[in-house]
Amino acid sequence: MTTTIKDIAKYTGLSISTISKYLNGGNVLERNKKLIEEAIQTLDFKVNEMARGLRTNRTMTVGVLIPSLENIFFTSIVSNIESMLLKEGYSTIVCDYKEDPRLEEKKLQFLFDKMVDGIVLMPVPGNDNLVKEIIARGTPLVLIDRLVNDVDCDVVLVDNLNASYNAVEQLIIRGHRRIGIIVGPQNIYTAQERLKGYIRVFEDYGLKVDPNLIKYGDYQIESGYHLLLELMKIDPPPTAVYVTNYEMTIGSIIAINENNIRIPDDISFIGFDNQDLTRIVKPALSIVVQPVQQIGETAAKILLKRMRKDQKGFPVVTRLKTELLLRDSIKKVEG
Amino acid sequence: MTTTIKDIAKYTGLSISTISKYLNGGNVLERNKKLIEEAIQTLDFKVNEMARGLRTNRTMTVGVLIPSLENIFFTSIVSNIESMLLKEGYSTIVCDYKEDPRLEEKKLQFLFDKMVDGIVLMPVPGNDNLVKEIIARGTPLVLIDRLVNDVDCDVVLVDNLNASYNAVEQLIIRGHRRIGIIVGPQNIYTAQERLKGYIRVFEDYGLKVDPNLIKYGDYQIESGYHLLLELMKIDPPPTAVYVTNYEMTIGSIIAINENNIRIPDDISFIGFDNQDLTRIVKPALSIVVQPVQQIGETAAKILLKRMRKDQKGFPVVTRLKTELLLRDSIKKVEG
DNA sequence: ACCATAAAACGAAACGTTTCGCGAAACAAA
DNA sequence: TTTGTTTCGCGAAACGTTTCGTTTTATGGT
Repeated sequence: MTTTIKDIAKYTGLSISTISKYLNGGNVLERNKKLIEEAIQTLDFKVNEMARGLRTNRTMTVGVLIPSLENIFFTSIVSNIESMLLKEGYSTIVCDYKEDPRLEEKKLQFLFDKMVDGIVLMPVPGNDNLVKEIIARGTPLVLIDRLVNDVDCDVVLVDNLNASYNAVEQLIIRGHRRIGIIVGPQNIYTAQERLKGYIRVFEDYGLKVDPNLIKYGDYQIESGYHLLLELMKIDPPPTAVYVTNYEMTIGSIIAINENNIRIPDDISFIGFDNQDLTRIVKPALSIVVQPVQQIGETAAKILLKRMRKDQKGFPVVTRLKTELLLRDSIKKVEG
Repeated sequence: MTTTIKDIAKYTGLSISTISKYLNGGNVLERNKKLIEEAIQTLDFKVNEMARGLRTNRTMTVGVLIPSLENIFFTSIVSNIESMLLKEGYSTIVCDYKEDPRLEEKKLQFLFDKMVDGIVLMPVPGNDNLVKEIIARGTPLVLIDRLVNDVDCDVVLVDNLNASYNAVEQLIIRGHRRIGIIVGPQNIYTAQERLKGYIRVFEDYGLKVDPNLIKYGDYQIESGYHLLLELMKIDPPPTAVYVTNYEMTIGSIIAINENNIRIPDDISFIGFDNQDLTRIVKPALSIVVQPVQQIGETAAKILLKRMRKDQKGFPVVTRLKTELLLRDSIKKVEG
């Protein structure tokens, strides 16, 4: 049926243990090495990962647990993680918990039962004990995008605070004072950080934040649409608006266009996440771009390292920089 | 360390094989059953899937191979598949091949090496031999969304032809004759079908198709944006337009709003895929909605069946209906 | 040619299950 | 009771690797 290490042994005349040694990078005579390689080729041998795993207690499998598979930010990170891990022979089990803490727990248990060698997790707020449990079990874990308090754990973050700070600062520099922000739910770490950056830059410039200009959405298209209109109804309306994720940016753009609000004459605009929007929307939209590729790659790399039992620098907190693309959606206003 | 079937045997005083029999649903005395269950509870026993797999040649693992993880249509299908499979104890290994046939091949090989028990595939056009290879190996396979010629295989499709037919028919019924279509790449099965439906309804109504009104895009936001503008530049412009996927619909909407084109006065509009747009865009957008949940569930169900060695009805071709949401983006025109 | 030492190959046990054939026990019918 | 039949439990082998301690082979210095 399928060819095993035994068949290779027979073919080469060597013993099973020698073949195994070869497979695991041990010392084997050059001559035998060639022989084994030939055998592997002609017999089309593939290591049986289950047999190997049974002995070594490794599954060559990594679990990735994200809030939703319907959010491009998350899935493009997953895509990058998957590519990196595959290169090292790991397969990626993707689970989404649909933003539901109970599902998160259930799926995490599932990953444990499957004895994954490592886990990448974007935790839901509040479920901190879950994270502690993973760590207690000794399963290598990398957190992504969201921080958990009081826990030592490798984590890959985006510098959301400075992302906001820099974006809003550009507006302030250009004379804007009434700057609206459409921000995510305040129990979500990234949303908190993005709001903090907004507030801090006002403080640093000695300006007062008008709480009416802070709108809390749910990271969906629809809330972007409605909150933008709410902002514009305020009297006087803000002269600029900063929208803090992709879906809400799309929603805001639709609202703006539909209502013949002009960018940047009626309002200056900075959006989030999707670089394409810069090219598509007229005038070209200014955008905060997150380094999705780097996030995925960094997370994969550190997880691979930990799975190799390399604990150097633990816990490593990586905070990646965003990029601010300034285009034509911002105008100067007179102080 | 971890508790094994051996520990359960010791705890209960029964033999290993009896425990195994219990685990696999064999006949065990009620009294012993209770005893075993208690032991499993208190010792927190979990079957070692690798040891089991080594014996049974099953990995309890399914591979899902999709063109891209950055397309919501695909990922929401994956989400549903994953949920269904998890209920039966299967884990889902997700791979995306970034629309690249060579990557598709590589990742498929990877899935083979991992000895997945089944595969769900959205094949790239042209790589038909890949599909044949999977079938030759005897690995249960379900195709999704795209058909492959000359191959017997279970497949879950969307009735794209009638989706288009019905949508465009509504436009014709309301008096439209010059109807633009923004369609996907013509080497992609779904795009072909969507175009066919458009053409057929014209034929059925004895109308002539104007090839200038057919615009071929690449399913990305940007092409929706540009192609819509191209259509509007035609003299005379179409009175209605039908856009055939989510990203291009978004692009078109942005183009329309930016250029102060009015829906439905200047142009009637039918979009695709994302139900939310109905609620967000003003006036409410008419949309063709694909049954993503059903697609995922159907695919998972039939795959589970095949993995149970149940070959009933093979090959099953499921063609799911789309839903047409008619809203305010269509107006009547005088014949 | 000889010994010491290093390098390479070997054999057997172990990982945690399932499965198969057989024996024991339980039960029903005679 | 005896016999026949069904139900349940048991022991041992097997799945394809890795690993460890040991034996064999190669190497090099004298």
